[in-house]
Amino acid sequence: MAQTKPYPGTQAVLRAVSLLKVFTDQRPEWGLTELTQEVGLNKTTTFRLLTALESEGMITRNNQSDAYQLGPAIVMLGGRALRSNDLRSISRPELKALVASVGETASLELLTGHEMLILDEISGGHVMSGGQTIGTRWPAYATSTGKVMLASLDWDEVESILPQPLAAITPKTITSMDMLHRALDQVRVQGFAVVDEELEMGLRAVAAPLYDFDGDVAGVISLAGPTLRLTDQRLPAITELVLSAARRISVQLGAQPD
Amino acid sequence: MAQTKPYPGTQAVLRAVSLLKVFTDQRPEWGLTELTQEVGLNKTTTFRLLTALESEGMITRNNQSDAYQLGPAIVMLGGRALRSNDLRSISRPELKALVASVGETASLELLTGHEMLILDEISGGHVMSGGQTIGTRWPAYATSTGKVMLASLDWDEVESILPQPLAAITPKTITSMDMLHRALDQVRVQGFAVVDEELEMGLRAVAAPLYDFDGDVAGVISLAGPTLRLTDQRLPAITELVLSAARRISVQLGAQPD
DNA sequence: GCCGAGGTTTCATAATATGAAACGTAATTT
DNA sequence: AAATTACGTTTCATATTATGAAACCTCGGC
Repeated sequence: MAQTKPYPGTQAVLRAVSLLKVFTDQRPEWGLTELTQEVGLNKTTTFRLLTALESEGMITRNNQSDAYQLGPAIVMLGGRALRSNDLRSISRPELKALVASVGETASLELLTGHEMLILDEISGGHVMSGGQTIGTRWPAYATSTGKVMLASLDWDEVESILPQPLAAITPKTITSMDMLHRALDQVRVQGFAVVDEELEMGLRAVAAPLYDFDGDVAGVISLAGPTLRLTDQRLPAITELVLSAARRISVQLGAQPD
Repeated sequence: MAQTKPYPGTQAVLRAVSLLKVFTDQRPEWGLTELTQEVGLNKTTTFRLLTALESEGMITRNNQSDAYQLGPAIVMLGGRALRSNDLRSISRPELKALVASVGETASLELLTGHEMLILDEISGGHVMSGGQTIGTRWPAYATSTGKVMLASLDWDEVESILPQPLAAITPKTITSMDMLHRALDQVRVQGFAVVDEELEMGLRAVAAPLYDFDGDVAGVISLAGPTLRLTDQRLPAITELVLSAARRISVQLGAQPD
């Protein structure tokens, strides 16, 4: 499904990784036979790969149902990946400051494939234990952060990345490539992106790009909240806050302040 | 380091995973040659494995130094793994093992507001149908689990959370904020907390923290029983059991084994 | 303009991963 | 209770696939 580069001598590894990726939030547990069908491998091969992954803790078996699921080693590596990400540690204080002054939810995201990956999220509510959504992904074309990232690419690259047709997630979702093209142009001019109920009814978000030392977009931050609270009146001020937070982060990433 | 079972036909996968595990908090970035030496593989092999992992997003290259580091796919999988394994089902087998070896009551708890919420409880007696107390709450300042959770917070946060004055539940309850402050300091140093008749006369308990991938305290487990049976003699050994159970759970939550 | 230290590619070789089929074993049906 | 099915596991001969030595780039330092 996601063949990027066929490199020789790596079949087993690619297959093993594709097995891992089958475990989603919707379907976190699998039987061997199901997995075999899903990835289209021989049952023996699937079994062998799983056994290897299991011996390393990348896969565990729910000891009641003996179904396969992702294991502790994955969680451990995920934590390391997050902590070693300096983008995250640099951005975090700024995200916290944003949340403190606006009172909504701020996040740091990256484009992976055609989806936005949540690297960090500071919740505005009084819910402890953030991090529940870290690692989640959303379609790029229907998010504020996604629009920012897509706007940093050439249009033909955007076309090749996005799975078409664009599915309508809400009645307001942008579903025509033409409209998306124009929307991205606007993002480029403005320097930020807004999403208004395109991903979820009643949800608004503003996103601004983070630039690294050579002017590339290294990530995006956003502030999201209910339309009821992110009113038209407040939006300009909030946008300015998000933009200035993004600029401060960018400076720390080595970007030249315009 | 962690060779469990040498299963035939999985060399490449095992090698790939061992590569991933080399990326630690202490050393999150590696060059090809360094990696080669570290894992003891041929340079070509290492390169090929890394390329495969990179094509799947499991590894990225820091575009300034082109050093290898853990990639976004790992973050994504880590999030999924975390969300599919809840605290309770991970902890339960360890709680059961504790009860089996000590013979008292073990529990899993969380801080909610200023009280400890019992998420799970395995009864040591012959009382059938555990779970009677699940959902119950106890004041944090008078429980072993509560002390552990409070010790993970800043002192001013503790002050703002706790309703003052601290009510004396038994003659031994800590009722002065000063004494509590010192008690929490001790907990931080020790890495565990003990309650001795502060919640109920004749009741002792030992609690140890569970750490998640981020190093945050994700919950607490405890072992509680009558002072008559949890004697001074037995306490050190029991404490060690609780601590090691907590460590094993933490590993499954993605914590780094110290 | 040369040197050296990475990273990358080539290619012949055999070791390794592969899949068909057979085997256990537990759950479900008759 | 016997028979059937579904699922996980093991075996084994085969050639596909991973392997590593060596040659080859490419860049930064001298």
